[in-house]
Amino acid sequence: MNNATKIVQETSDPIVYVVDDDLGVRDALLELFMSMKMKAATFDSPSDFLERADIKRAGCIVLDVRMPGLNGLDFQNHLDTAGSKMPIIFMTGYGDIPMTVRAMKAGATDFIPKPFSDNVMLAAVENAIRVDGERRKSAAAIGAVNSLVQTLTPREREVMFEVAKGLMNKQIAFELGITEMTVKLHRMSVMRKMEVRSVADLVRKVEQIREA
Amino acid sequence: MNNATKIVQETSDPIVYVVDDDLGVRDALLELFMSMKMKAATFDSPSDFLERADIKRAGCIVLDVRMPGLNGLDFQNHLDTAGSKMPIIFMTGYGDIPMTVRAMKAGATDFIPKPFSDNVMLAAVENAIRVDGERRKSAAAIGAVNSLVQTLTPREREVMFEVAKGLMNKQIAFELGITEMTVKLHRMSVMRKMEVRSVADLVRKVEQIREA
DNA sequence: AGCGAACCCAAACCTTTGTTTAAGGGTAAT
DNA sequence: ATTACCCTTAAACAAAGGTTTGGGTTCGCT
Repeated sequence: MNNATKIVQETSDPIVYVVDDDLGVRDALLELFMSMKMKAATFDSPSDFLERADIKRAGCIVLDVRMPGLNGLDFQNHLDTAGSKMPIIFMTGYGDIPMTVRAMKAGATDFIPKPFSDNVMLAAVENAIRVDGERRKSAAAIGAVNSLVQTLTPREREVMFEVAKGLMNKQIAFELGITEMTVKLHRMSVMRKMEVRSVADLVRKVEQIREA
Repeated sequence: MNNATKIVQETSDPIVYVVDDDLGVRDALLELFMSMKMKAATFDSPSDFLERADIKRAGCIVLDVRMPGLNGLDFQNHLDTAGSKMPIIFMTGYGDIPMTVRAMKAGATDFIPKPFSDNVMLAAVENAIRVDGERRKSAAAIGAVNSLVQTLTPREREVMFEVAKGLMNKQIAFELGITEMTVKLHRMSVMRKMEVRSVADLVRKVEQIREA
């Protein structure tokens, strides 16, 4: 393996972002993840995290709910708005059940009371990274379809959706006020650009982006 | 509205099943739900519930986690095995965060510490009933498709899946070792019995049952 | 002004699908 | 044994889809 490849691999390995205002916690977790050969980075506040972290990267966030400025739920919303879907594991020293329920409903993958054992944290992180991987996989599939759709002209897009509805060429022609011949040509372009050979496959790709 | 219709409506209204070994809690919740014009029934143990309750009915379950015999998670599994998908709201007098996380991960819609206010419980129940309604709606759609599939002969089913894959008649004929003519006839039956007029609609119905 | 892109149409041809009608063989239940 | 259902095929036609070739307009950008 050459060096360039190695760097790419390193930067695309999942990373664990630790956000806690307690230096002791940060160091302990950093050491724990490093000892497991996992990449990790620490931040002393949510704002520090939002400034410095690459929130699009594969991995997860381990975060104390009680933080100066932003609370956990606000932080989740903030991340979501910023376009990140990184799974979040909350830690808490004083948390109660209602807070736990809110966090879990909002999509947290775990909620861990302090103090915790290494194994509990590691299991939570492994699970979160697995979840992230699955999300990324389906997001990538949708992204691939979307990039194909981007290559279509507006008219081709219209024809595609009509075809996916199950309409016949002559019906599409009527809907769009053009001739059946023109529909056929657009349709051919659609099949080629969308990289499908059957209407069935086209329908599946269209459904994939419509449900997203 | 005649009487028969009214009865049907009454028995299909959502019901709240309360399971708690504390008579005081049962009575208080029963009164609360009754006062809101909601249907409710109480049980003093999980086994009592499993014997007497109609677990296929629309509604939800409000359940104390600490019960003789079955704990909350076992109860969830038991219900699932018995074919029920009723949303569960847990109540607890002594619960901790890990228990809350386990329950939420297992699909509980809420986890409420005792004591609680009426409003908290009512909000949780309303949410659970809404969730149940949505689940039932999509389950009904899948069930409708499945009942159509039941009317297909084995051969027709095979042809349907091959068509949904996007194969041409002659390819299907080769796969099944029959002539193209026969495929066409099966295909016609499929379209008629599945109540669709286009391959696009057929693909959508097939996808609906394949993802379930 | 020229260029490219998107959009439009037509003739001709071929392939695929849809439909009708008629009919034979197998199997399982009454 | 009769009935019913499923699976199979053929001939022949109608309808829809796919492809190629060639040509046209408009619009925006350089």
